Amino acid sequence: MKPIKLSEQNADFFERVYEVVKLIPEGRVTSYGAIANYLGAKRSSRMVGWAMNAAHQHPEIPAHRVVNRLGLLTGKMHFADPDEMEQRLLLEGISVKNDQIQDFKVVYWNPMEELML
DNA sequence: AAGATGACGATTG
DNA sequence: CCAATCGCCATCT
Repeated sequence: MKPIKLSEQNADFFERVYEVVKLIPEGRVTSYGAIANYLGAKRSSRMVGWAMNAAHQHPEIPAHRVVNRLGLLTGKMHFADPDEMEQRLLLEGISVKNDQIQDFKVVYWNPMEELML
């Protein structure tokens, strides 16, 4: 792993990402793009993924609840133990088959719909 | 400085 | 959600 260097500019963006990820309820998941969109940077979904990479340093970030738009566990290999991501999802009642979340649209949690009040 | 990379996504065939 | 391609944007080499 390479040391992750945060510029002052995106540090704020990272914090916003963490804030949203921590708000994801148990048994629910969301996508990188949804978070980016909620933060007003829907074209920077890749940066959300980058933020999650940095989030690995924070113990209370449920990164396993963030997947790509297809419900695929694309980031599982970035965990200390790749199987941990799937295991944690299973413990929350989310079915995972071959790195693919089952009933994705059912467990999907959209921050814009849930937090937009 | 220039090209490649990536925990992404939308579009097109 | 099959695959090929393009757009995006910070970071790496």
